[in-house]
Amino acid sequence: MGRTRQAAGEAGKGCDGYFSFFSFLLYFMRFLPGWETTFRLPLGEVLSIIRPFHPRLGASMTQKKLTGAEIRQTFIDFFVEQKHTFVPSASLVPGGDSTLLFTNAGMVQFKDVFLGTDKRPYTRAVNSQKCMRVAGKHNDLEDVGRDDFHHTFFEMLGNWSFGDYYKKEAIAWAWQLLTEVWGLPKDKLYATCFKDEKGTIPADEDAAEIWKQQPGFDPSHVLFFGRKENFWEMAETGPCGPCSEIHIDRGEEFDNLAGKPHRCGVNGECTRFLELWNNVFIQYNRSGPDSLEPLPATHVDTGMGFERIVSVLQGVDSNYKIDLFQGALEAVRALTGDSVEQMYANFTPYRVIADHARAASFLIADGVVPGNVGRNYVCRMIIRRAARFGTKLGLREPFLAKVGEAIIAAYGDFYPELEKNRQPILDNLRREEIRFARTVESGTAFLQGLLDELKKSGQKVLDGRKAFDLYATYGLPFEIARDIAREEDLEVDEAGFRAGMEEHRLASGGGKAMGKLGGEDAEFYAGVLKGLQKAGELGPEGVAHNPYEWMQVEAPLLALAADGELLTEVDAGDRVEVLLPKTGFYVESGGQVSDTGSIRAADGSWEIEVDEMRKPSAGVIVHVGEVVFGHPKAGDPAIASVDAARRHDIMRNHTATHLMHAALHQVLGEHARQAGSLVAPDRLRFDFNHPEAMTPEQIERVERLVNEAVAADMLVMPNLKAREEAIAEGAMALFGEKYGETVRTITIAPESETDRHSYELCGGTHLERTSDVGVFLIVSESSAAAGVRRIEAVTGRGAYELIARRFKAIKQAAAALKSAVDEVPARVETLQNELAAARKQIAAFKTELALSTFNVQLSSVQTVNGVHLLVWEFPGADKDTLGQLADKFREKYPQNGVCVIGAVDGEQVIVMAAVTQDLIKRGIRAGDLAGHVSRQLGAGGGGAPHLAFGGGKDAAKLPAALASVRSWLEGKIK
RNA sequence: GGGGAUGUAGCUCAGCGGGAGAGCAGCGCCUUUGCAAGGCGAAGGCCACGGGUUCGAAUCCCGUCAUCUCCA
Repeated sequence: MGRTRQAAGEAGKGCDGYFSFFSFLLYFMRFLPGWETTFRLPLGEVLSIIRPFHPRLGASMTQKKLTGAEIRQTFIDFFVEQKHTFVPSASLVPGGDSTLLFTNAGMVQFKDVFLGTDKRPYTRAVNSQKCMRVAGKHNDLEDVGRDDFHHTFFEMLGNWSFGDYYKKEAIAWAWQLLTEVWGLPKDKLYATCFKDEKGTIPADEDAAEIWKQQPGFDPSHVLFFGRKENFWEMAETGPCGPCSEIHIDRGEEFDNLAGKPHRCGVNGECTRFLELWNNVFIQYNRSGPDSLEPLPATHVDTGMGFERIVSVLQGVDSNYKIDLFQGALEAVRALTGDSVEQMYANFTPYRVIADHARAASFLIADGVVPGNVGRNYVCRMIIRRAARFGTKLGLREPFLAKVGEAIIAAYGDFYPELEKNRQPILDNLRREEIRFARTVESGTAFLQGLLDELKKSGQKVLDGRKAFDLYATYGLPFEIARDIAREEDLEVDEAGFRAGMEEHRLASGGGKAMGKLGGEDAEFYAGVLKGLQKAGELGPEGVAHNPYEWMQVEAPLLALAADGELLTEVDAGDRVEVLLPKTGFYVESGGQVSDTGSIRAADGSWEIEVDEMRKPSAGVIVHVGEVVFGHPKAGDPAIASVDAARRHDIMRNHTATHLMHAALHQVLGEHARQAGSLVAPDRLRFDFNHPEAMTPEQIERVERLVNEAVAADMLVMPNLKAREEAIAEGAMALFGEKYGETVRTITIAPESETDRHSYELCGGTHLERTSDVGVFLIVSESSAAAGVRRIEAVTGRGAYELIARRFKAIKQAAAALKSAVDEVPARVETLQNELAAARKQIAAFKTELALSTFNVQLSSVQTVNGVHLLVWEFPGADKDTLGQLADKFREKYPQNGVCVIGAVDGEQVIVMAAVTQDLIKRGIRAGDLAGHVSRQLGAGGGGAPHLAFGGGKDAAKLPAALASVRSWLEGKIK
C-alpha cells in the first residue's frame, strides 16, 4: 500500500486536491465516541475550520491526504495483490454491442464472459471503467448538475471473478479494503443482503453469515431487502443472482432532509446513508419468468461509484467537491471572478459545466465527436448544455476548452487517451460552442419575430408549441427562449412546450434503429459445442480457425443445423448451417466482410454454396449456405474452399485501407482517425473524423501517397503480441473494437519493422506486399455525419474497371470534340465560353429584330374611345421578347395605352397584355385581359395589372381570340 | 431510423405562381482626401439536382442530395 502513504515532503503534488489531511481527520473524528456531543458542528462550520488549510487560500499545507488518483490506484493495487489482472477501461463506445449507446457499467466489457460466448486468459479481474449514463430512468440529462451526486460520465471501480472465488472472498476483501486500507469506521458500515419478498427465490443467508464473521462488523448491521434492491438481472433471461450492498452512515449532519419527515436509513430517502459498493453474486440462469437454474460456475461482479467513494474518503458533501473536479471548477471560477463562497452559493452551473466538460472530453477522446446522430448527438447536447449554463454565469465567449484542459490535467495520467487527443478535444469543444452560438443567434432572430407579433396582439404568454417548434427546428433551447422573453416582460408557456415535445417524441418514435439482438441461438450452439467436445470431436478451443493460411481444408461435416435444430441429412435447395472442426473462412470483423465459397463432398456427391459466416457462441463458427445439389449428411468427409479470387480482392482493399489511413494522417493530421470501415471485394469505404470537406487537392494527395506506397512494394507483416506492448509501440487501435490480451498487428514497412509506414491492430487478411494492390483510386469523398467524412475507393480489378470505363468516356468525348484527350478540358471550356457568347448574341439579335419589326407595327395602333390599342400576332417571339416589346410600347404611349401581342413559339401559344398606369386606375387590368384572351385558347392567364401573360396550346384559335380584345376593351371603357 | 427548417450573385439574405433583386465584397471610372469615405457604371445567376402540376415554377407538389435542428 506504499502509494497511499506518501511522505509529507512530497505533498507539493498533493496540492491539487481540495481538502487537507486535516479535513480528513475531522471527518473521522466525528465517528469517535462522544464526538457528537462534544464537538458537533454543522458542515458550514467544518468548512470554515478547514478553509485556512485550503491550498489556494494561502495556508501552507504540509500534511498528506488521499487524492482521487491515489484512491483509484489503491483499489487496483489491492485487488492485484489478490491475484487479479488489471484490465484497462474499455472504450465508452461498446465494442460489438449495438443495443448499447455507451458503456454504462463496469461489466459491459465482460458481458460475453458471463454469457459464455467469450473467454479470457484470467479468472480474476479488476478495473476502473469509464461509464456514461445520459438517458433512462436513473439519469435525465436535464437533472445532472442540479444535485451533488448525478453525473453523465463517471468511473466505476470493480473486481470480478469468472467462475473463480465467490462470496466469502469477495466480502472479506471488500471489508478489508474499506476498513483497513481506507480506514472507514467499522461501526458506520451496513451490509444489505437479499431476501425475496415473494418467497420464491431462496434468501442469501450465505452472504449474511459471511458478513457477520467479518472482524469488527456489527452483526445487527446486516439488513435484508427484496428484489428491487438486492437481486440483479442482466436481462429478461440470462445470468442473474443476489447482491450484497455496503452502505455507510455519514452522520446526521449529512442529512439533507433533516427536520422534515422522511425515511432516514439504509436505502432511505436522504443523503445521510450512502450506498458505496454493490457486490453481485451470479449463481442462477434465468430461462423464463418463473424458472431459475443454478449455474455450474458462479461469478462475482462488483461496482463501486468512484466519485462517491472519493467524496466519502475526502470527507466532502458533494461529488463535485472531490479533488479531481477542482481544476475544472477553478478554471470556470477564474473566468467568472466568483469567490469560492459565491461559487457554492450558485453551484449548479459550476457542477453542470464541470461534469459536462469531463464527459465531453472523454467522449471525444474515444472518437465520439459532436454531431447530429446517435452518440455524436449526445456529445453535442452535453457540450451545448454546458455552454448554456456558462451563459448563466455570464460567459459569452467559448470557454469549455479551458475546462477541458483542467480535465485532461486531472485525468490524463490514468487515461492516456485524453493526453493523446488533447488537440481534438479542445478543438471540438471550441468548435461546438461556436456552432451553438450561431444556432442560438439565428433562433433568437426567429423568436424575436414571434415576440413582436405577441406584443402587437397585446398578449403576454408565448404559445409553448411555437416555442417548441423553434427548438425542434432551430435548436433554440426552451430556457434561452424563456430568458429572452422575460427580458421583454413576456412569458413562455412551459406546459405547451412539454406537450409539443411529447407529440414530437411520439411522431419520431416510429422508426426504431434497433439492430438485431443476435445471440438467440447462442445457447443452442454452446450446447452443440459441449456435446462435440465431450465426444472428442472438438478440442477445448472449439472450432480451429485460421483465415490467414487455410484457403482450403479437408474435414468431416461435424454438424448440420437449421432453425436451432440439429439435422442428420439435408436436401438440395435447403438453407443450412454447417459446423466443421476447422475452417479458413473469414468471419466479418473489423469492417472486413465474411468470405464466401463452397463446401463439397470429398466424393463429389454434393455441394453447399456458403454465402454467410456466423460466430454464434465462443468457440463456434458456422458456415451458412444453400445446398446446390446432393444430400449432405452429418459425418460426410468434405472439402471447404474459400472463394479465392473474391478473397484476393478483399485483401487488396484491406491493405489499401491501411495505406489510406496512414496517408490521411499525413495529409490531414493525427485527428483523422478511423470512425468506421467497410472492406468488401468490390470497394472499400472508410469513415474518419475530420471537421470539414477535403479539398480536391487533399484528395488527390491522399490518392497519390497511397499509390506511391503501393509502387514502393513494401512488406505487409502480421505479428502477434501482447496488446499492451503493441499499444505502447504506437500501434493504431480503433474505438468500438474489442481486443483480447493478445492482438494481431499489421505492419507495413519498406524493409524492416523499425521504419514503419503503417502500424495497426487488425485481425483482417492482408496482402504480402503492397504492390499487389495494383492501383488505388478514390471514387468519392462525402459526409457521413457531422464531423465525419467518408471516402469510397477501389483497387485492383475494381480500379481497372473504373479506369477502363472512364477512359472510354473521355476518348469518346475527345473524338466528338475532335481534340486530343489531354486537351479535352481546355476545349470544353472554350466551347462553353463560345456557347454563352453566341447565346447572348442570338438573344440580342432576336430582341433587335423584334423591336425593329415592332416599330413598324406601332404605326398601326387603333384608337378605341381615346385609348391607344395595339393588337398583334408576332410569330416566334418568346416571353422575354414580349416583355421588352411591352416596354417599348409604353415608351411610345406612356398613357392611354393597351397592347396585346400573341405569339406562337413551337407548340406553345403565348399571350402578353400590357396596360399603362393611368388605365389601371380606370379598372383596366392587364391580368384580366390576359385571362380573357387565354380562356379562349383553352387555358388560363394572369399577372400584374400592368403586365400579364397567358397562353394555350391551340394556335388556330389565336386570331379569333386576339380579335375579341377590341370589344372587351370597349366594354370596359364606357 | 423519424419529424421540422434551409439550399437564390463571391458573402449575408429578400422575393414565395406572372419580366431574377438588395446590401456588402470584387472590378472600372469620377470626386474627395490626413485617414475614413462618397458618386457613377458595368460585370457577376442551370434560383441545389431530378420529376410533376400549370398557359406560365426560383415560387406549389413529389423524389434525391447537402447543410442546420429536434426526437429515438
